[in-house]
Amino acid sequence: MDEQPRLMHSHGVGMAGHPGLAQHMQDGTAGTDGEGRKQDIGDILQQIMTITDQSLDEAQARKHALNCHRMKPALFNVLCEIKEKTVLSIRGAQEEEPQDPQLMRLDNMLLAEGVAGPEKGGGSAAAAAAAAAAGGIGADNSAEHSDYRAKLSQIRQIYHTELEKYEQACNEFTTHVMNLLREQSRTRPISPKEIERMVSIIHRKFSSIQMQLKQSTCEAVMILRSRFLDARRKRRNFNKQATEILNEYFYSHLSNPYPSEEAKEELAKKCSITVSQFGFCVSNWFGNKRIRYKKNIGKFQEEANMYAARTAVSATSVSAQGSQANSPSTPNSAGSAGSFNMSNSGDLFMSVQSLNGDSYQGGQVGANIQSQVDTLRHVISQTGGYSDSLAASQMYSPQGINTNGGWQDAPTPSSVTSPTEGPGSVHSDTSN
DNA sequence: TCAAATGATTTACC
DNA sequence: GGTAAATCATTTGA
Repeated sequence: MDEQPRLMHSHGVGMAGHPGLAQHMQDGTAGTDGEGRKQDIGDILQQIMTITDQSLDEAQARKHALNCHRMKPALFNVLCEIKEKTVLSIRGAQEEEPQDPQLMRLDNMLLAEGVAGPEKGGGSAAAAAAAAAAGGIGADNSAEHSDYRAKLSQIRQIYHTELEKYEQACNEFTTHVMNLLREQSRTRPISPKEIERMVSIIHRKFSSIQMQLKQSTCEAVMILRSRFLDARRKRRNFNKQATEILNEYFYSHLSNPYPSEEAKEELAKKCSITVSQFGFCVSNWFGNKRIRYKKNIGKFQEEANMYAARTAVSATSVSAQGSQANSPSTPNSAGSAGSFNMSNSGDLFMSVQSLNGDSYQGGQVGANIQSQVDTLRHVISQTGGYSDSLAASQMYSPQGINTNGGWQDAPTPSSVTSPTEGPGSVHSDTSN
């Protein structure tokens, strides 16, 4: 059996028509008459046509017989010539296809998410980006972060395993097909172009499978990402301590409850609000607080009194501890919650006012309140505060809220203790 | 289960 | 860009 595959690298086509066959017929080994030649060719063709009807052993034997047949080289040359013409006609269809834009998008996304390409810390960059985009509250941020990373890493691993499997299967199949073609090249002419084309068809088929894999991976990443982002967006209440800290600041700055960026940062730190957008949460909180306070001052009165009392107690203790410091302008806010610079005279006024008022009956404040009041009155008068009002026997008042509902430029703070007050009452003006 | 509380978002305004 | 106001959506507590 001829072991050399007869690929179409060269074939002795010299005559028009069927030169190989003609040559073969001229070499004297063929039949001496036309009838005999026709019979030979008819036999060969018949054998080829019926080859599939035979058993494997029969076919192998027949194949061997055909390969050894004296007419075979001539017939092969004829096939080569026909093939040459056919290949010319399909050549145009083999142009390189431009890369699918969808595939490019998928590839880019997988690269950006850290799923494809070199390992980038298990997608920590993507997780960080997601976290930064969403903001968040609390110390469990890092836990969720690592959870995201772990899941992304899992996706990456599955993706690469599957990709490897597909590539392996593709290579195996390509090898198999090439072996088949090589085998077939013994009985029919097969050009390198044809093999190349077959390989590219196989690759295209497999790449479409790969695209499905990439698509699924992208979907998985998107779902993971959206879940992660949703989780970050999910409302989570501030813990009690954080709320207290924020409330303390709010009520101690009631005349101007607009924390500066630095104050927001400080508050966020104290509230253990981490991540880059901490200020955002604080801003939300103050925004909500302001509007809700203003809408329903009465409801917040008790709360305000409580925080005012705390502030005053703190201020008192500070003063008592260091009266030599004589600095009521920098009292601490209550207890262990931390201290803010509450130098706003109006705020202190509010605090003391509540202590000095009717409603606050706690009695836990030291006996030196009056001296505090005197000291503060001095400070307040220096800063253009409400020294006149200080003498009044009131609960804290929502000072700062002007008659237009605004906080600043409130010239005459009014009491909120009496809902039956006149039209000038802040209560009636600011509650909806 | 439901109402209240509350954090987040949206829209309009300055 | 910051804020008020309205609204949404979720959590909390009875």
